[in-house]
Amino acid sequence: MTDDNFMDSQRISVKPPKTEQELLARCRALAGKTLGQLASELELFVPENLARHKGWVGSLLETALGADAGNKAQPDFVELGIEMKTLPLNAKGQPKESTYVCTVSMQQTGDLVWEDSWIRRKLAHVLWVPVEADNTIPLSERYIGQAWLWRPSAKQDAILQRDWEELMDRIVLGEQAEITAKEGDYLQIRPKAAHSKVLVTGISDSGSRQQINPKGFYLRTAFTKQLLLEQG
DNA sequence: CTATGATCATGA
DNA sequence: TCATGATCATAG
Repeated sequence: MTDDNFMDSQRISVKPPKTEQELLARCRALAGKTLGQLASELELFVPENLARHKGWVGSLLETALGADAGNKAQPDFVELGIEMKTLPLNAKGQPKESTYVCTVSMQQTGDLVWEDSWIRRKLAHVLWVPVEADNTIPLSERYIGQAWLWRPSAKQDAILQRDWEELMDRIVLGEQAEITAKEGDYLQIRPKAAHSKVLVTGISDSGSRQQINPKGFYLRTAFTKQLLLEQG
């Protein structure tokens, strides 16, 4: 027994669901359980807090539901083409944090179109799993809510596309280093790295290579709040 | 180093 | 109070 197996998913493995119905049935079974109960069933330890285990809740739920993509660049449920996201809720029952979607690609992106973009493929079909995230509740006592499947409406897709195209235009122009999180209605671009000293090669405004901080696409809480409301 | 999973911590 | 910018862990 070690003390570093918080995310060891080898102990108990859940097979990938074969259908959406099977996936949703598993979600219904999880709703109303606490993170501690679920971890116990999977024989996993619950960390004291998430400060040094930020992805723990997401990994726990992926294990419980049988996500099979691992850390590969594919949707969590490869066969079903479904991406799973936890939705951390504050004491008011509203989304507490923005949702990370994917890394902003660093190289030539001028010939990419929204329809073929990785971010759109990820957002095409999402399983949202609400989980209590009020820090006054001990991690193991936080409840898992009822998950639901979401596909962007035509309106939502249009706004996501507009945000993405505006942001990508600036990246193509070599302005990625200057993009801040203030831009975009639903989508924003923020740092995404181990720390601010990490650098990757990007394109400067003069078209040459330059070292910049890696960034990622995030969905604003204002947007996921809407999704939660329309879900009911 | 890049992908996955996110939350932390501070300034406005 | 809350969003932005910074940061943490793990796998391959």
